[in-house]
Amino acid sequence: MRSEVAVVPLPPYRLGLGRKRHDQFKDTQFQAQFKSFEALTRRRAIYLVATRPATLGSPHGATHRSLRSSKSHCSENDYEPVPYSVGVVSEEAGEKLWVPDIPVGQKPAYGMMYHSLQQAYEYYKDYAKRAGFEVRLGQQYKSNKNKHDNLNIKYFVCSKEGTNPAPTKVGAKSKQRKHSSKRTDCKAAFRVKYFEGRGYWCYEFIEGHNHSLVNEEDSVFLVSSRDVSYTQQVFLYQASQVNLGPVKGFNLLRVIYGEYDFIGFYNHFDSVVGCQKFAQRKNDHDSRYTIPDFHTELQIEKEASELYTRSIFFDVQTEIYASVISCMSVSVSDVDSGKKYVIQDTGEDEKLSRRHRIVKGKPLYDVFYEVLCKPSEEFYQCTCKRFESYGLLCRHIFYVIRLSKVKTFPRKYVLRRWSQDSLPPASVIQASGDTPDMILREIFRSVEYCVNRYANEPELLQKFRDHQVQLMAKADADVPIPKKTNKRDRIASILGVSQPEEIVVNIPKQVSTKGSRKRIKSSIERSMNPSGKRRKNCRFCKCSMNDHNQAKCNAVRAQIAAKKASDKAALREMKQRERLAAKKARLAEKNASASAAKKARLAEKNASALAAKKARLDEKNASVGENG
DNA sequence: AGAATCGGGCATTTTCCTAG
DNA sequence: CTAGGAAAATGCCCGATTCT
Repeated sequence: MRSEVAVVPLPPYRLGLGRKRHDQFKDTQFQAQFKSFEALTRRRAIYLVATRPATLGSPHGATHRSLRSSKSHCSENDYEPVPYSVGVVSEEAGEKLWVPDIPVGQKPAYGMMYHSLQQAYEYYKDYAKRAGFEVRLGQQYKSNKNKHDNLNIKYFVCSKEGTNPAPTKVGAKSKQRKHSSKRTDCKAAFRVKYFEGRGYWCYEFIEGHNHSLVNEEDSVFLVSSRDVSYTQQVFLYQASQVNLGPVKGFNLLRVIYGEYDFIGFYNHFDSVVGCQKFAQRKNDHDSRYTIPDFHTELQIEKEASELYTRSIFFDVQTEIYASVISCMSVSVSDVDSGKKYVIQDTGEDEKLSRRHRIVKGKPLYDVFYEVLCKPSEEFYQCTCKRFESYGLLCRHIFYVIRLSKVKTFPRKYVLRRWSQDSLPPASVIQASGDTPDMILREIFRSVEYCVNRYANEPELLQKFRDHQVQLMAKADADVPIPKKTNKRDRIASILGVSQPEEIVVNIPKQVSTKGSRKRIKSSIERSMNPSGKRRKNCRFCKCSMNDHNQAKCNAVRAQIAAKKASDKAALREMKQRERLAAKKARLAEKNASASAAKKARLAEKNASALAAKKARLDEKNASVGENG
């Protein structure tokens, strides 16, 4: 039996923690641990939404929550689009105001007292979460008279407070934002004043927002909903200890917790949003809650932003922008009840000119398109057939629409599949009664909930542990000898199936292994890049054709081959030189030995000649002596 | 071989706070 | 109340590594 509950001090997740909360972890003891953990989760950190199981109740506005969420539990057939503008909309002085639909008593009010700034902040945040917006800190004022270093006034504002104007053109290159600002200059605020000795009181509460609020069901997409509960942190941290990265750890959590609906998660990285439903909901949320940056002043662009889902809008926006800068009318002629324009695409639009650099073997700017238009019938047709193949209008048609002085977006050409109000209903996984599986999950969740609650209260945590130990003893008493299930039955119950009487094994379908085959793409397809992503250039040759990487770069290969050849040549040359040198040496040696021998012979000869001469001389002298 | 994941680098936006 | 700045957060790109 365990006798101790270890409370592991955890480093916080980097994301979702503001500067303030980081400060809480300044303890040097954590530093090293924190750093490694932070590095681990830095890029791919996961946002999990701590959900409170309905059975356990939520501390605030439980009825409100359950009323709302009951809406979602309808079958797919009788799906009704959830009205998005949560709250009461009032129009004053030509300005729309969204006022959260929260009953009195559950929202801030003039004169409310709070012990501390933190409490006031938490209260407002909680209200904001129910109301469907986000909060951040606002201005603050400190009085010199204040002895206790307390702030005199603190504002808490809607996260859409203020403005963040798009950067103006810098030099020749216009700096275009990739992401639009979320600020709408919302005036909603909650302001508190210091009250000597008692805390802070609310002296102003501006309830109305100048933007729509987020529906309860989409509140998971709010930053304030991003949180990783204590036990989840422990889990992810321990997973990291055994070399299980955050993504895998998260996937594991997902499995343990059941479905997305139970765990509720939100992630910034598309790659991890594997669940189609969530990807769609996120797109839907973005479409409704944020306003994109417009590239033109055209009414048609604004309308498009309201008609299309966000990701599709960006595509349409590109075309509208291109219609302004890269299309030219070459000729117009009357046809039947309409007009026929010949449009030249100059390919000014850089992105697309790179993408469609060559169309049917011709450079883009050489391509002319014919647009048939009957504005009265809202009829447009272009020979580029973009609408027919993609379901989205082309730049040439947008150009003609502008020429025809049509201001509204032709609704006829907004296909239902791209439009905002055609997003599919969220398929809700219904709890299927009290199956053992559900009961187990419920138990795990309730225990986890308690642990999260008590995480920072060691005494209460200990009490909870003791209580659990008692329950264990009770379980022992209740069931002294647990029934043994046979392995087969256990597996069957886990899998939720029973073993069939007769086993029929079908011949499995032949499925090719992942990545074992590669479809050969045509040259046109290769140059198209349908994903829209900017392709990587080869690092080596910087080739903009983007059809290869450094590993497959012909230039690299050529360089390597050239180097090999030159190396080989150098080697050959060196060997040749060596051979020559050796030959020379041999020759020199031979010569030397020959000359030495010759010299020796000569010397010998000389010596013998000399000796002979001397002998002859001696002989002569001797004979002269004898004779004289 | 291709998919999935990781992680450094960088640009940009948001948050929080202060000076004037 | 506004403007502006520092720091934190966010998100994309892209090459490298690991997994399947």
